[in-house]
Amino acid sequence: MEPAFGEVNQLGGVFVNGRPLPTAVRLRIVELAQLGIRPCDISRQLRVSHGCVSKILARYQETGSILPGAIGGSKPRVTTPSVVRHIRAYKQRDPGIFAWEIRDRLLAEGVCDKYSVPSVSSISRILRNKVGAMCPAGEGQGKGRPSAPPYGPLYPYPCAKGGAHPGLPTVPGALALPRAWPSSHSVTDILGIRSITDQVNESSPYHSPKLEEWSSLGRNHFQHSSPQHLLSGLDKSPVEAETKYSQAHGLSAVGGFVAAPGMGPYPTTSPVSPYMTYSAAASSGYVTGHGWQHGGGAALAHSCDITASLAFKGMHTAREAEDMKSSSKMPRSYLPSLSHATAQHIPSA
DNA sequence: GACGTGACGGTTGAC
DNA sequence: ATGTCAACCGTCACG
Repeated sequence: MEPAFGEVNQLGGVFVNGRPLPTAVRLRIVELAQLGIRPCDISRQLRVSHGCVSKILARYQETGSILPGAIGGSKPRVTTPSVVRHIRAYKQRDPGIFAWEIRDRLLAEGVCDKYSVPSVSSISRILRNKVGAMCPAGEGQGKGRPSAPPYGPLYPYPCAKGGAHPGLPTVPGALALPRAWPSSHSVTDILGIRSITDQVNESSPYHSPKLEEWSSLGRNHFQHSSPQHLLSGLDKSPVEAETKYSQAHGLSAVGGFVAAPGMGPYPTTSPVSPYMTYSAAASSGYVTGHGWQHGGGAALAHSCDITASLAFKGMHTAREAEDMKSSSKMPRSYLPSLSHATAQHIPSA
């Protein structure tokens, strides 16, 4: 039996092994970093391991996205119908062509790029199973290859079922593209400060009582006002998963960073650090309620409370005024601007 | 003390 | 329906 409420890390934070941190926490990490707070302090404040903070910040810096990658599934198929068509065409044009020659031509003609070109063995398999089956005896098999039995349909890919990651672009070169910021939301929006847009969208088909739960933050903010098709597959997964696991485990999504009452090394009633306006609010607001949206100040004071972060920063900067002299603080340029990153990826309507 | 990195045990979803 | 595989996750320990 897996633990119903996750596990507790060394900092006293609760996490669910194998599952990503809630989107709000990830955002919080990035936001605090942008406020100039050092990763080690973020780690302590949010009770997330510094390795995780480091990883999330690095990912954000690299891709501009705070969201976790797609969990599970298989890599997108490279032998798309289009590729198979081309291979067949090459084979019909030149029955004696080798698989490696086909591979080269696929690259040369831009049908595939180096990331999406099928392996020689894959091409051979296609020749054997698909092209070979289509061609008249002797014609489909070049250079002494034995005749292949006429296997099934030409291209039985369950495309509708989604052989690749849902939404993962399969266009050539897509694998090399950085993940796109999935949402047109500002940080403020994402962080849970309801915008006019949000309120308007309450009438949207996505709105449901579920959305009132903090645990569905991800869905609320990335799907609620963003059409599903605007989410890349890589981004869809965490959004769904977050909802899933938080529901399935009965674990509020905030569980990933809330102090474990009576479990961690820190007493629930005392903050982790002197700066902690955070977990104090968390322990009262997160676990017991989901009113992050507009249920009141306390609810809003979960990880997404700008005020809290600013207060944190205020206290922090006082201390850092000293540190700054030694200039060990992460430069602001370390991270892309959140608002910039967000604006960058606003899907054109 | 801060932080990057890899091992580890876990989850997930396509096949 | 079930198992396998390969992606991902966060934590932890090490340097």
